[in-house]
Amino acid sequence: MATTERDGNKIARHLRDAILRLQYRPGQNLDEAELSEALGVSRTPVREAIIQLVADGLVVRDGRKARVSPLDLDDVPKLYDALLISSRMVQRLAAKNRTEDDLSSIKKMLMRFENVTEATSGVERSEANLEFHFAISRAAGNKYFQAFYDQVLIDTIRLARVCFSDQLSPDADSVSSLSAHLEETVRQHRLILAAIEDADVDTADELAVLHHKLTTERIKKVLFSGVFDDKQLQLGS
Amino acid sequence: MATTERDGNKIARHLRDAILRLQYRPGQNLDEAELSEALGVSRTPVREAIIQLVADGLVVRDGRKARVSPLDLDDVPKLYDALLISSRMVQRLAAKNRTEDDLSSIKKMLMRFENVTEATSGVERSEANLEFHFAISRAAGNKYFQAFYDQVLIDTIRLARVCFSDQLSPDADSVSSLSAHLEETVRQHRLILAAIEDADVDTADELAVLHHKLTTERIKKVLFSGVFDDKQLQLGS
DNA sequence: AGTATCCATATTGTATACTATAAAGCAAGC
DNA sequence: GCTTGCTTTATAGTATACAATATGGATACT
Repeated sequence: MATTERDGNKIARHLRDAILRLQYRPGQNLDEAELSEALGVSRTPVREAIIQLVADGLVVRDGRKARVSPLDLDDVPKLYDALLISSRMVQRLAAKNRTEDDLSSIKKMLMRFENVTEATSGVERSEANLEFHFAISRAAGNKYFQAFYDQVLIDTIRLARVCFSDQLSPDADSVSSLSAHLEETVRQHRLILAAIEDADVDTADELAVLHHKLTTERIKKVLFSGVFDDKQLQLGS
Repeated sequence: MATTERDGNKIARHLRDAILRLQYRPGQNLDEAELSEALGVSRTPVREAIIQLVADGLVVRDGRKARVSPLDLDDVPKLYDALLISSRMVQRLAAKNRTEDDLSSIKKMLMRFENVTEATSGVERSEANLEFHFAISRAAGNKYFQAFYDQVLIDTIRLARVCFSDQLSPDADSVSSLSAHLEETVRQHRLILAAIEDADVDTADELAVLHHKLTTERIKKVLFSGVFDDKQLQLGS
């Protein structure tokens, strides 16, 4: 899948961003006429954008209708299985194949993430985080693994955003938990970059496992805390 | 990526098949007006099909133009890296997760491949082979791994067809080589099915490695025999 | 009263006309 | 004579009109 290619299609990009930012919620119906009016274009480009997003897995066809892909809770373990494997593979490959250009791109994204860490919103943070891992994905230099990993990353981010979307007015407890989490994330990112820079394949692999663990444990806290039990509708029908 | 989903889109299916069968050759320009005339529909559905195929990786955008994806010889080792990993993962998962329905589907495809082995053409053989592996892919029960593997399988088949497309009037030597290859393929398919049926994860994994070896060695013979040196244009520019 | 069928309506799928843009060819100047 | 810029033309992108189909509601019949 040509996921995450920076496609020239303006309106597909807009829709993709809106979906990833949960401005269109999982399960929501996408009405072509409505969208075309909202975006000030005709139905044709909207239709074409929807087709792309279906291929990207962000939109799903339900008969003739198109809906934002629901996040199925049953798929969560499968997603994290895929994340573990794909991130290990990609980070191994990146450590082996990265060029100087790749390294500077990864560094740039790492710094962007660190800069955005303290102040800004969760959406911006996860976007910066996504770009960091995308950069590593590109550095792997294998389009098959890249497509695999990119798809997994996108769904990981979507899931995370749904899970943490109720943290708009967080309590003191989750604030300190978040800050500890971010600190550890930054630390791991630096180690990952170092391993890739040093072409240390095995360390890059092991760090992927650690990063996976960090991610899953944070999600587990939310998904099994019961906080979310009455919110399953937000996941899409 | 929603690769290989049996989409309702008739004309996307037609184009996909035509590309996989090399009726449209790698690198070939896809003219919307021309295609719409040839298929007896307007440009709109043709455009929409092309967008899908771009997402599937079978068509590539070259500025505004659309071309059948070229098969880059530099990517061949990457493809086989991806094949090794994805087939191992999928066969492990299939052995673990397969349902009775999955098993009967795999069996059906295995038999179809065996029936088609002796008599028919290379295209039909590779199509049946593809369906066998797709059935295993579905049995894995994880859409991320499935999409990964399916994409790899499709490109593997495309490459194989390009490589063996000059075997229309094969000499006695390649006929006997082919028949030995098919025999071994059938033998391995049976073992793979058995391992999946027995839920023998590790054996399913090991068999993937063997099957990968069989595949790559056969391709190597062609790619490094020199037969192909003057045919690189067929791979697309 | 409940169900089934038919009609009305909303929404997607397709065709065609029009617009924007990129590539190619020709002409003019250096 | 080669290069550069303008004009022409071909082709992709967009809008709109039209067709097909699915869905929901109302009415009639059981």
